[in-house]
Amino acid sequence: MRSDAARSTRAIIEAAERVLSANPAASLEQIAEAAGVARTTVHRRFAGREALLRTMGAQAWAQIRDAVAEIVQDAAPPMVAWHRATTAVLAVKHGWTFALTHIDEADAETLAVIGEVTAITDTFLLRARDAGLLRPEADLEWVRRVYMALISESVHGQAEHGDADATRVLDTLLRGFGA
Amino acid sequence: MRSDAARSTRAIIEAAERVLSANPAASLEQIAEAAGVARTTVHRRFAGREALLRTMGAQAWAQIRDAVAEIVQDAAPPMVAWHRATTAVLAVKHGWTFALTHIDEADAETLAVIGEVTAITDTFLLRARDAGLLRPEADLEWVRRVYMALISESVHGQAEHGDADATRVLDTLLRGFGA
DNA sequence: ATCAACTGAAACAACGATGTTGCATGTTCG
DNA sequence: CGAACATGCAACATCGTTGTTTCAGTTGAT
Repeated sequence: MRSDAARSTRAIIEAAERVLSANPAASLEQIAEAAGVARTTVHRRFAGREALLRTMGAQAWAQIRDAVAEIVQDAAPPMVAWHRATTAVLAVKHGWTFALTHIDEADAETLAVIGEVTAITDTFLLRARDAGLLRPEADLEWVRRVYMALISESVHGQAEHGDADATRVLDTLLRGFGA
Repeated sequence: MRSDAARSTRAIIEAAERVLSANPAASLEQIAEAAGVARTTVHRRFAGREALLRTMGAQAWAQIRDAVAEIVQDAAPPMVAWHRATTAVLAVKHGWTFALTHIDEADAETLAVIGEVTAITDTFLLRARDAGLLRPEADLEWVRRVYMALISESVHGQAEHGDADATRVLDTLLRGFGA
């Protein structure tokens, strides 16, 4: 692919994320306009709406996987590594609100990536439990679901996000709000 | 409205919830078929797709409000009342997955009901904090958002739901998973 | 029983989104 | 430079959804 074509592709994907996160039913026309290209160009770069969405989902999940994968390499104490990974994931999720929530049909490759993310997370949760961070009797699948839900909720309608968000998420997850 | 018309209206709304929760982009045709009526009947009972969605949202939120309102009257200790209300909300949410999540445009009336729900919840959270159930420094808006996110997550893909779900939600909210 | 209300069915118009083609004009890259 | 590639633009065909109308037949209320 030539460099200008690559530029168009990137512009379209970024515009799609912007437009669709505001209005999930937006047309390719609106996306093209936001990207500063003609609608025909969108059809040249992507076979159709579905193909565009699948590509977006693939890219977004790949970034989530990269963010999560750091935690495996991280030699720091679990709590420190967890905080770092959470911050990274929050950043990705903030930039891919639509792609990570409103896309259901994913290709096999993306499903594999999602599986990777789940696996890495579950492995880490086991490690965290062994390290005494989590109560031994905690249902790790439920922990993972709550963790992801907290991350989603944390990103909602938030213009800015910083280190404090990861702290809040983990504090909520581990301590709750009880006295 | 005659009784048969009322029956049609109910059948359409119930079918819409069923069909749209499986496929948010489903057509009125599909909804009509699932409801066992002709598409024209859908148009007779509702001005259009938007009107149908607004009606669904209004009904669903009204039920949520009723479920939450109990907590105000409930003379039992806060924790008991909270558990009861959570169970009721989970039941409603379970039956209105689509209406309570995928509808953004609500009429003024529904917005008022949503406001009621938020107000009642916030009032109760204050009461819970005063009763020593929540840490004094807890950010109550964040508590409310997490509470609602936990309820949503709890309902996800769950065919059955019982008393244990409310217990799990409140346990997670108050204690978290930390050791 | 009677009348108004409701329904299903079929046909139709209108609309927007999608997808395709052809062609002239730019742009990239060897 | 020049060939291959990429783009914008306009035009067109197609498709599914929505919305409306008409009418004959059914159902509900008093």
